[in-house]
Amino acid sequence: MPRAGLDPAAVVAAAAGLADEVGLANVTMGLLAERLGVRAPSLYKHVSSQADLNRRIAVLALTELGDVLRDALQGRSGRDALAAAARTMRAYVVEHPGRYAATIRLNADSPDDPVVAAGARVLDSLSAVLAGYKLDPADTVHALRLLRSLFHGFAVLEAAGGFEMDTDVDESFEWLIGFVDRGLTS
Amino acid sequence: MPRAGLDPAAVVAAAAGLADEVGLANVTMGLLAERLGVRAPSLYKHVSSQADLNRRIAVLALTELGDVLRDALQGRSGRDALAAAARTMRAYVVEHPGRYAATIRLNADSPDDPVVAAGARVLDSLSAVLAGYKLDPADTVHALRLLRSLFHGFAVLEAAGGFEMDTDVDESFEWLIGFVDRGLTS
DNA sequence: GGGTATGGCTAATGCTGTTAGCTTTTAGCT
DNA sequence: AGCTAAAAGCTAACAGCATTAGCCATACCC
Repeated sequence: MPRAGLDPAAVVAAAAGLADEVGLANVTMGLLAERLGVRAPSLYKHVSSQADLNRRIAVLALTELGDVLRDALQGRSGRDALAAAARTMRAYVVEHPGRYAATIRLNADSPDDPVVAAGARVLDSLSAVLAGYKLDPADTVHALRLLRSLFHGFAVLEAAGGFEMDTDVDESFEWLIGFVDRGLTS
Repeated sequence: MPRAGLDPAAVVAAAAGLADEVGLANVTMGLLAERLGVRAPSLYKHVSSQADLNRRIAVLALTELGDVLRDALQGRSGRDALAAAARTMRAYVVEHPGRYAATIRLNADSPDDPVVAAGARVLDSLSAVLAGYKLDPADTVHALRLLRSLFHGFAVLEAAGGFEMDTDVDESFEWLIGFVDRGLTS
């Protein structure tokens, strides 16, 4: 009986991939174990519970998202940066719906939870976008919340198939970027 | 052994109340049955499955939301209507987080699903808000998606405790209403 | 009052997540 | 090289969940 050579990172990576394929809700310990060529109880040597697994998937997703955002924003500012951030976030959620879903139901109980740090990096990128606009400093937090709410809401609705009408969703998204840019500029 | 006198509406109403109290994910058939003074299998005389129960809760929530929106928009237009709709939706989600959560994970398989009709009534109210602005008809669908995404995203993030910074969330929300109003006016 | 649909029940099944305890491998130390 | 001990896998078992099957009592209708 050879050993599988797993570690927490490998388990989380497999779980994230599985979540993207079959949906986060269908990522069962048994299915994940099968995917890894292992029995379900063995997973508990690497991950302490399913809730822990979900939290780790969320950290992975936020870290990846922070990375691609940072890359996408390199050398851009103003409307270019806004559009790049928006398209990057949308693309990430479309490509990795399972991972992203893990970031929604979070209860960051402890303040030094890695999920907080990973989320902060995403927020930093959004702040960088806003830095390209001349905003009253008192409004920056409001604008940040606007971006988060809007991108998050759009992503969730699109992922849930919530846009029934046959008008092109891409077109709506680009229109939305223009709307926000104009609002932040004036 | 006297009879409990249940019907589907009573079961759904109890489930919705329970969801608001303990969270939708914790609404188990056993807990719901206990709340109703009945054993779990008896619920299947009124509801065909837990998925069916969730769908019915969603219909209830969307219907209620459509009603309060209609009331709130009576006699208002322009920025007044926008602000009323926004505050009403936010208040509903804060008061009924469990019900609202049921509206998120929906797969409206059949086109005559009651959930579609209930959702359409909410959309109608949002359309009525937009009617108060002079928009290019081609942009109306985009603006509708903007409102949905923004309100939904804000509600989800607030319900999840996602706004960590200590700036007042109410203030951000009002700022956001002003932002959208300005953008739709120009 | 008698017949029937209905709403409740108990018992049982299958699928979860999770724990306990055992065994083998692997890595580290001398 | 060989010994030791931690780590990583396993089987067996349990508890909680949704759900089904089948039974019995109740309430309505004529």
